[in-house]
Amino acid sequence: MSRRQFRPPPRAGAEPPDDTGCTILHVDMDAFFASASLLARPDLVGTPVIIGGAGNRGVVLSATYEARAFGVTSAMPMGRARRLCPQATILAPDHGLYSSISDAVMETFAAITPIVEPLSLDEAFLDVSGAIRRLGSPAHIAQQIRDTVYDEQGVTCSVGVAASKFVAKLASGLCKPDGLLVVPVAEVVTFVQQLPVGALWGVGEKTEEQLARLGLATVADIAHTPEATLRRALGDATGAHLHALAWGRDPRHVEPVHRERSIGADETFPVDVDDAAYIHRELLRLSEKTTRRMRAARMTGRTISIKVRFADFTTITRSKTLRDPTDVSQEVYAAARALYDGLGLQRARLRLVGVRVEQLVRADRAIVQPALDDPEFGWRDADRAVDKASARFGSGIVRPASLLRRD
DNA sequence: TCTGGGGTCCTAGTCCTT
DNA sequence: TCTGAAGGACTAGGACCC
Repeated sequence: MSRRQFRPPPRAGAEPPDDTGCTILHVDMDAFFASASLLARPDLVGTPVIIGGAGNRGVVLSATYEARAFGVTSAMPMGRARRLCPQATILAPDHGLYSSISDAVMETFAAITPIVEPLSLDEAFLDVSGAIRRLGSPAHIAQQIRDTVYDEQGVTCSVGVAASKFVAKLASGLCKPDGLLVVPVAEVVTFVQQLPVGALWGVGEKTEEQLARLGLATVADIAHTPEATLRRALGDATGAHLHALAWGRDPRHVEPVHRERSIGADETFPVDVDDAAYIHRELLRLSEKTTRRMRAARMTGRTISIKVRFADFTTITRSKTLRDPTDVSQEVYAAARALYDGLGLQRARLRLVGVRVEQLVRADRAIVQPALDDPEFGWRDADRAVDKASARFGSGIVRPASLLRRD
């Protein structure tokens, strides 16, 4: 779901827009987590509701439009959201519910076209070029999707229809909530260039500040700035990327197959921690969590990285590349712990640690050089046994003894 | 105000190899 | 054997996205 909202530009004339060549749809569920949670609490429909953790360090996951009217936005600290909208009902997230609705919505998309690229639980790109003869024009298909999702799941979505991913995504954000916006090919440049720079995909707070220093406030300003100037100010890739987007150029295709590049887990402590033994246990727990997900995805990886966030929110990362790829929890933990110990932190207060494995390759394609002193049965076999027990009796049924102390 | 969790991509510096 | 250039791998950090 988009975090930044811009008002839709007014359209001249009343005739339906020309959707010829606009074969890319971006479907974005409206306030998805909040809308889904209200399915179980119909008594709260029409009232301000915030979805977020109950802890003192959580952020807003989603909020109903009634809560957003008070200034509540996603990713806002919960404390601030409560102050802005004290009358809001706070609900804990129900990820199982969100996943099941998301799966059903993705099935609806798959019935339209096989070329679906999910971006997250609540949004996806669709290439409907192959479905036009069967189902009608792109705008007609978009409306069909909106009707089906609402009829079958009880939640609304907004759809952007355009010739490129970038413009389709902008369009869906502009017509929220519960809208449909077609950007005809002939109107792309006008449409894009009237927007503020922050509307561009890849322009966040920092880049917006840099652009403001160059005196660039709108996408039109970027378009009429020499690409070389943008490259110097923002780096080659970002400069070229923004210049292309400012002219509505986005050659990326809808990619139905997503290849994961890293898998990891991190956790913010309820209170800041300076106890090395506690942090070691957390690293072990996060290594287990990460490798369990890797094994489920049948992936192995060579680079182990840790993230450490201090009490003042400064964050550092450290990484190490192993000789062979691994999905073994003890190997990942050993590397993570060595990286952490190598920092030599003397009772520094931490608010978060994380473990991530990068350079992923499929487990069946990983080449592992056996060592002469490898035991016949090792940690890899132990992990497999734990996976089997967890699949049968529930996750967490078998775990390292050191992690039992936490409970 | 006080910042989650899971990711991707880019940049720049360093080190190593050719 | 030494030196410098070029390129790739690795590492760390930052920005961004949902």
